[in-house]
Amino acid sequence: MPEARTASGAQPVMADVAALAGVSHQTVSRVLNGSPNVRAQTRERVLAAIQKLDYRPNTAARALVTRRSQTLGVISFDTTLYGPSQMLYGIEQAARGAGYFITIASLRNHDARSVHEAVDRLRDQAVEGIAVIASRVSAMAALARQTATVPMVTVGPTDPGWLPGAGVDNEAGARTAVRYLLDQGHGTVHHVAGPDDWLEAKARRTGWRRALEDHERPVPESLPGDWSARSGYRAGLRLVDDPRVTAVFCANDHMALGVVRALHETGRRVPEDVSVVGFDDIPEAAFLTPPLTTVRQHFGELGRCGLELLLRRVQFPDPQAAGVDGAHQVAVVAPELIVRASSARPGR
Amino acid sequence: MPEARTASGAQPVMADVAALAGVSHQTVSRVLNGSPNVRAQTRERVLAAIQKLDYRPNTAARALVTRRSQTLGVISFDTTLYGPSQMLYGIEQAARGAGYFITIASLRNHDARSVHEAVDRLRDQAVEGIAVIASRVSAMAALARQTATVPMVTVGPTDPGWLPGAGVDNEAGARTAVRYLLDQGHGTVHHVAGPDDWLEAKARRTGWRRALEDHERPVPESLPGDWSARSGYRAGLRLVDDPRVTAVFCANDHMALGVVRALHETGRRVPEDVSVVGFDDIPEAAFLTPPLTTVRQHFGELGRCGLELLLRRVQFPDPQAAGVDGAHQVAVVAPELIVRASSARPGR
DNA sequence: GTCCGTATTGTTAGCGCTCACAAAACCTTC
DNA sequence: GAAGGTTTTGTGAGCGCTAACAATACGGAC
Repeated sequence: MPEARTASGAQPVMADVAALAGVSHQTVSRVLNGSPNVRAQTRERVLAAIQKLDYRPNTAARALVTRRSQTLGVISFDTTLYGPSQMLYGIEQAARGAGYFITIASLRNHDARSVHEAVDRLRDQAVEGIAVIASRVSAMAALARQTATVPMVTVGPTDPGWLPGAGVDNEAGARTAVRYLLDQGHGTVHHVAGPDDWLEAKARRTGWRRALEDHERPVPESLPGDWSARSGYRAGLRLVDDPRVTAVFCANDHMALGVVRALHETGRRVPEDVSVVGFDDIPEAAFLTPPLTTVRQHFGELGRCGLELLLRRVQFPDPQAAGVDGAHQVAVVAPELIVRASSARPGR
Repeated sequence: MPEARTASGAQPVMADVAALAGVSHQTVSRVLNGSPNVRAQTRERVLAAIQKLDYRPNTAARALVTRRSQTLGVISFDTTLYGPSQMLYGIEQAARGAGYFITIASLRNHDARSVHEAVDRLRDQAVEGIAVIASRVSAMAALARQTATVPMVTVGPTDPGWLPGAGVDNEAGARTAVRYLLDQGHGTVHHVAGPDDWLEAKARRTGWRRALEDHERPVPESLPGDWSARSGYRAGLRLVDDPRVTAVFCANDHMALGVVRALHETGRRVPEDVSVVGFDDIPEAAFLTPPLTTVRQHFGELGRCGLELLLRRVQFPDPQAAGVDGAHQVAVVAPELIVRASSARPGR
């Protein structure tokens, strides 16, 4: 039964352990830090004392002298969305595995001031590195401009060279989805886009447009959305006005689901009349009515990759003139098309 | 333009600011901590020096001497689910508002060892309080047993007296949903339950059973689920075997959606043949096919409440013999039934 | 036995901050 | 103008730890 406190009644400190083990505090420190030059027998005694007192090193004291906090920061704009929350989880797991703590800073707004505030907050906390999730263009730009006193990576989109990071090739994913629809025989594909200032939204829209252009198909105007099912629903109601619409590619699954709802309400059948494809492959996608064809992303994996990259930069800062080329933007993951019942050959 | 570094090339410290302002380091400290006994003019000089040097106090040093880390911990079992991720967000926002940092510890497993490990991790980080999200019975029991060296609250379910916390009255929500279905004329209501060891799942199942008993209706066996759409789907496939099933109350929306899918696939119409009700009101619920009747929870609000409660306990520890009665379990929020098209009078 | 090189342990000095107290500055008031 | 109070400011110590160095102990070669 550990005693948890010294005679003095306070949390035990290193000196208490040292006294109990009959060594100097420095030897205790050596044991704690895995120094090789400690006699096995001494180590045992120290460990026993540590256990007996239920001693735990004071992280603040250690951080003060080593100047390392063992903490990483995560900046996120909407942990509430499926993707970001998944990535956060992946990051957290990976960080823990590496012995780091995670501090989060969610932003409500994404203007430069909020972004800087968040970075400052994290710097105050003395984080050793920062991972940025789910990036808005405006915020990313602000971050990239920041005099980087601390290593940063992005997790999620492959960004346009501002910061290193682990990302999915959203453009390729979108292309694949659109090409698939065209291969099914659709004349063209309509698009419900994500918010303009999200990198992911931009990339997916670009992929959609490029795929149409490559196949020399007309490029209809894309409809705006905000990732929510509600916005998808609204977009869907606008799409039904045009009887020539036979295929819709949505920038995420939630909007796709809204589009399906709108089509259904107005008597258009999915997929007989209109094919709908989403993006993300949320766990529900397979169980919607109809099951949703979509582009799968491995968010958790992404979080893990991003964190690994960050750790590498934290542990070996400045491999060479950081920020430029080379291993700059690793881990570009290719997403995968999952075909389900919401898409089919047109014109039945 | 701040200089960010002293002549010595390192991060500026308090002494640098003091020197520049022509005061002692202690006066700088006073300014930083808002001590009233500083002449306005002196304060100005100090603030100017702080700004000029872009000085930021070292949290580790401060934490070392004050023994306060300005950090709160969050233990969560599945930040990946809708509810928990919402609550996490609410907690983070509230914490930031109060000037606290948040460190998260997600658990993959919920056995006592993992739980203790997480608490230890957070204690190592010197958190001043811990909020526990989305509670599994087993884990909660382990937590309650823990010699509480640090204030803890639960966020989510109203727990059976182990820990204080902010929670939704899940049982009442379930009752309301079931009573509503019975009022619609259904003879009884079937139930797809959440995992047995979640408090929320237990409470919702209890509410369901009680409501049936109150109305002297037969209580069918509940079907097991794990919160996922997939598990709902499987449960749905089992339900269709019984032609007498006309109403299903699911412990969350994702499972409800799976049930709907299964019913649809096997030719049963919702709501004409079977009514389905969920729980949570995820943002997609209104846009599913058919739109889902459900019980709305305000997760974000809940997180905020929980954190406030935690802060109160952190700031005024031990109001009186903590852990017992009184203001023990505040903030029991009543959820709200949202009626949509997935439920209707039976037997058409 | 003496000497040297190596393994092991101890000693000292901070890390940057706040706390407790001492000193100085500033008012009053008589 | 001196005594007594109230600000306002400065000084010294120390939070618990690690880094650098000093001091032992130990083993074998001569």
